[in-house]
Amino acid sequence: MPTTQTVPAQASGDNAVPPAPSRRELNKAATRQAITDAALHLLRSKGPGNFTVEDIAEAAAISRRTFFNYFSSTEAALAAVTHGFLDHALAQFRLRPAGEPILESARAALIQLADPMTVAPMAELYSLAQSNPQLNRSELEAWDHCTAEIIDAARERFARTPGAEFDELYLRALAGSLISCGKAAMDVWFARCGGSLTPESLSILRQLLIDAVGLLGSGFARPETPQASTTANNSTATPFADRL
Amino acid sequence: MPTTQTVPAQASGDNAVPPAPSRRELNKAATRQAITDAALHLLRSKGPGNFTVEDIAEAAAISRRTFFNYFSSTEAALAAVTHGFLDHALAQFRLRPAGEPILESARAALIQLADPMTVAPMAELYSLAQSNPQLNRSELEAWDHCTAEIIDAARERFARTPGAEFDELYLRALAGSLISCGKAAMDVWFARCGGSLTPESLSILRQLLIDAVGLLGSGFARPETPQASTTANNSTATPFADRL
DNA sequence: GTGCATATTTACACTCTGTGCAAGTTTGTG
DNA sequence: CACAAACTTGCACAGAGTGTAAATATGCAC
Repeated sequence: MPTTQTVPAQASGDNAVPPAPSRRELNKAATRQAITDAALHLLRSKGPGNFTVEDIAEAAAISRRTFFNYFSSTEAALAAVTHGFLDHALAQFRLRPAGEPILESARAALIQLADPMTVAPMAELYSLAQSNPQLNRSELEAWDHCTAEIIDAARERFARTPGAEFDELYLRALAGSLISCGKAAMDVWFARCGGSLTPESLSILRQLLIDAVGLLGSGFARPETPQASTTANNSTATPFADRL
Repeated sequence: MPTTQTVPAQASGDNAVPPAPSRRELNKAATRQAITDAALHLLRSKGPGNFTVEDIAEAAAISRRTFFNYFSSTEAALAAVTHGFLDHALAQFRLRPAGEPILESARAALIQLADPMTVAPMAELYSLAQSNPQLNRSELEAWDHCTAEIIDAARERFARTPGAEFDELYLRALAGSLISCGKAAMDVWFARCGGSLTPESLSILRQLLIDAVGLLGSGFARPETPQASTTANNSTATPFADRL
């Protein structure tokens, strides 16, 4: 698809210091993007399962074979969106100071996600995946992949924190539970707001994410009077905020 | 595959009261079993990805088309094993008294699983899935399906317990975290024991499952001295056993 | 710029998957 | 037995995914 044309390059006098992306890499990135864009458009217009790899290739102006050089399936192409979202979350996590409790780092990373630009593509895909088994499997895979990366990140952090011994079970159970709580929050958000991107809706998502991590931190203490949970967007006051 | 032959029936003078399985149902169950058996054998002998649906059909003495009447893919046929395992767990969960705390019910249900007959097929599949993306996706789907069923079971339980209000977020986050902890325990068990089915190995699995749920119940309190975790099979003495 | 090594795209051929359909076969029932 | 419903099977077909080799684009040295 990228025929020989002037490369978009980096705007103008930008910071071109780090890896200096070659034309090859730019082309590849552009093609990759063209594919996922085309796939997403087709998903929207024709609905899940009603278009083929050939359709995507045609829309992205590449050959069918080239599509398979980038992605192993339609679902994989679409899952790239989710991967992007989760990679973003992971990057946020890694930015947190090493001494911080993991649950607090996770909470901080998660609330960064409830922002329109980040959550929008994810939201759309997530809702479409609800009704499509094929798509849903890829989503699950993406979340699983993210879990594995959190485990790595957390293990690395433990390795760098002098005092802390670490337990593989602890690590894996915590990482998996965190992801599950993130998913639970998204699920409830969708059920409640239908993936709307209004400020109020995003505020609810943020609160749900915080609450979910809070539940985790409190060991899922039985909510005695849980009817006052997440209906209001009253900033950061969470139940179970004792230790996280 | 079940040609007209004397049905195995139910041994002899057994309890044939409940639904009186018809010949049709018996045949279907037998075919289904024949398929999963054949698939499992091929998986063992040829390795993942090195056999086709046609191979399975031939081994099960049915047509390719009939295979697809039972399962939508090779992976689905193999995932039936995992589904059986998880259904077993779920049945255990549903048997627990409604008043019991959910974490305690989960703990009780999970330790029932660490029994040779139950865990053996699962163990084999689980280890094979580690190295096979296709298979792993089906496994993820099976766990996800189980999560959904736990949510249903827990919701039902809440509905029947008069005093308890329930929170959708609480439910989903808890169910997801429970499954994640189960997976984490299995992961660690495999890493440590390689899926061995000796009594010691199973004892370790049991302890890992208990510990994982314990971690969940304690809100993943930072283990200050976690080096004495699950190396011994000292019955049910767990760290973090304060409230579960 | 020319030329060459390397990376990427593409066409083509091929196997395997998954599904609709219509004709056969088996099972349940009067 | 006869008939209906359920189940199996063969066939045909669209689409997925992969190996291969030829064509094209890019990077780099000169």
